[in-house]
Amino acid sequence: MNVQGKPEKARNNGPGRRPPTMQDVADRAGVSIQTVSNLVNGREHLMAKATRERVAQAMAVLEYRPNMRARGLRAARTNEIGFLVVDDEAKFLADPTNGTAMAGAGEIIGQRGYGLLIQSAKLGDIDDGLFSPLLESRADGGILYLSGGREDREVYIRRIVELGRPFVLFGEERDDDLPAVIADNESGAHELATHLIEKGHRRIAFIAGRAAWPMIEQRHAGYRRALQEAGIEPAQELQLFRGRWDPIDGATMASSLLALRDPPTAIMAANDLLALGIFQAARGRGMQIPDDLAVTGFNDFDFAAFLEPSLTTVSLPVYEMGEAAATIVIDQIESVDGEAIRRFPVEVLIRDSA
Amino acid sequence: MNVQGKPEKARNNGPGRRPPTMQDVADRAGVSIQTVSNLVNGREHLMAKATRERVAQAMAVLEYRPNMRARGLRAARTNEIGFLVVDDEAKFLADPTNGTAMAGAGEIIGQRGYGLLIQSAKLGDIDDGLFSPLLESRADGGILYLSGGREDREVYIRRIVELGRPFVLFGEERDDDLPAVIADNESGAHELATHLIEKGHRRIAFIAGRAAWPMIEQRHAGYRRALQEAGIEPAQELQLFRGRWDPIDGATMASSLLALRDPPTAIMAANDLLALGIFQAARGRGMQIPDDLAVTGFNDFDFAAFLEPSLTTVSLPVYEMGEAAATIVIDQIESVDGEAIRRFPVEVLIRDSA
DNA sequence: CCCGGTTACTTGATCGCTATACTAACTCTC
DNA sequence: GAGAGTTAGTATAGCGATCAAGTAACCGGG
Repeated sequence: MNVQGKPEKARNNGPGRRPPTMQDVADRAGVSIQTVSNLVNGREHLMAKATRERVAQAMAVLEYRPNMRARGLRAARTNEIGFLVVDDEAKFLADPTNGTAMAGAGEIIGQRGYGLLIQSAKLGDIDDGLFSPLLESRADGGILYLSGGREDREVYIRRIVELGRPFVLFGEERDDDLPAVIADNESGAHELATHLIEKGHRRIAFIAGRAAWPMIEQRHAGYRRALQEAGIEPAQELQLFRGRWDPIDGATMASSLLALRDPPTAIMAANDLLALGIFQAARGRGMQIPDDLAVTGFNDFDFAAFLEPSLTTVSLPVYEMGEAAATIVIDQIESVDGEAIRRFPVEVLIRDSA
Repeated sequence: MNVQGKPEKARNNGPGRRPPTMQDVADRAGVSIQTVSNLVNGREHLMAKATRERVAQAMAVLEYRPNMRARGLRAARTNEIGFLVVDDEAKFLADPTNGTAMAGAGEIIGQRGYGLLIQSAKLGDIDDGLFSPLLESRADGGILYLSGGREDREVYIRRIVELGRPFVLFGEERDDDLPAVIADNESGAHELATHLIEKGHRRIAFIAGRAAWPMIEQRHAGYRRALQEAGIEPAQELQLFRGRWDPIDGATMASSLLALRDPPTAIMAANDLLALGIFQAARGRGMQIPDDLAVTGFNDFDFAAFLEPSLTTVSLPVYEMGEAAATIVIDQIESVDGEAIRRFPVEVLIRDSA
């Protein structure tokens, strides 16, 4: 079927009448355009009750909807919040954790009368594409989520600071008080590692994808701290950062760990997908989890509780974090007082795999 | 920390200089604003080479970025595509399948110079909130994805048709040639069921969440067709639609199926999450998959290949479908010829669970 | 050497809305 | 009953771009 074909085209282009403007409403109600504007913007106290009703009636009849482009141009705001995502391979949305964060942000953004504008870029593309919502006056503020890790992360952060517009960093805290929403990954990992140590494990491995960004580094740090506190020197060969966070990478890393002369008795994965791969590798070697090998994940994906054995992992309040991020940006935009850094606790879920 | 605090405020509000306008560029280059506009919009053949360079230079120095609000107002387009999502509980983005579709759409949208605007609504909220990107001139067109099922789906579809703006339906095909992107769920389910029948199964169950939308109904239809073709009358008690698509719902439905006097030897789940629950229920009863019970899923989530046993399921090209949806809408907006209905094949992945 | 055509621009109106300033009538107070 | 304050509006000027319609210079042909 051809979009250009007349029948389809006609249907999609509709009745062809242009949408009503404020002027149309004003004419119909017999008032000036400004009076309509006042009503639309909630300044109803500026007009008599009868006028208000007449205008409201006219708006209803004409099905008037304000043109946000025009409003934005004049009022220098768009009522749009940009969610700016950088990531190694544009897989961001395929991760339910990230999707949930975005859903939380979207909820608040919607409630407060804004729209959610998504802009993504691949890590390394340091043109200004990522910031176009801010640069091109399409959004009033932005939530910046840099997942994936490389040196150039700093470039992005410097850039958004320079832009001089309201923003909040998602998932990472800086030493310089930039608005941020973070979860206490460090103590989650610390608690997890401590749990393993209490179970008697001494050879505890930590695996993650090749690129580790701050959120992941914190998990790693929590792991190291727990071991050190227990007087265990975290062995270099037990800390692996390889691959792209696929389960298959988890399997590969687990295999090489288990092939060591002195293999670990527990493996902490920096996320649940990697843990899934560890399960597979362990099964392949006929090992029982948790008896032969303890495994922990991170993030508490849907499947975690349903694996056999169920996966011990850490749950992050991502939805709430998304909400908080949106709240911070909008508060800034509207000059409302509020916390600019929100730190969330995490929940360690001890299940059967460790 | 207080956002209103002077230092933070100052940082976030930046240097305070307003962004350069076309007029600024024009002044600096010693040309008229229209000449700048011509260059910005790729009509470089309208000016002398020297002028072009002077203007380009001025744009670079000032770091000029067009104000999309202003362009949108005058040119009656925003270069923004709305992704409108309706769903039972705003969980849409938490589903990696949906996230992947959106990522695919986002990729094309970005490539073609547009932005991606997400608007979601809960099924049943039939105000115009969902369509606000279109109604308020914030987007030039929309991708409409109605997941979750209820009678009022029709209302949404009628509404978007009425709006008379370019749109495409995601995941469902209508008898009336509306632009759409769909996957061949019916034949995927048919192939899956046929596979089970060939393996000797006769008592084959089908389970899904309470609300079944067209995509799910197609899976159900494929199941029924396969059974009928094999001369098996699909028993009513083997077709369950309960709960909210959580693994726990899958476990519950599987338990009640397995408690039947004549229990099924195979269960087809309408998605992988439900299948995960079936695995759990089967384990709870000491049953071996696939020997005591064959299980199939749908969607091929990340975890499917890594379960024990690995899950037989159907993979949909969701990323490509997202790309196709974006392509269709943008083609319509730009009056480019192209297919308005794109149908994608699915891939049945026979693994170990069935 | 004048005409039409091209090239290289400029000018002015306008998109739909909001901000600012203004008017006119009415009410209250001393 | 004059000045101040309140109420209920209107009038005008843009926001930053695009569109349609100019203009001015040059250029080749008869």
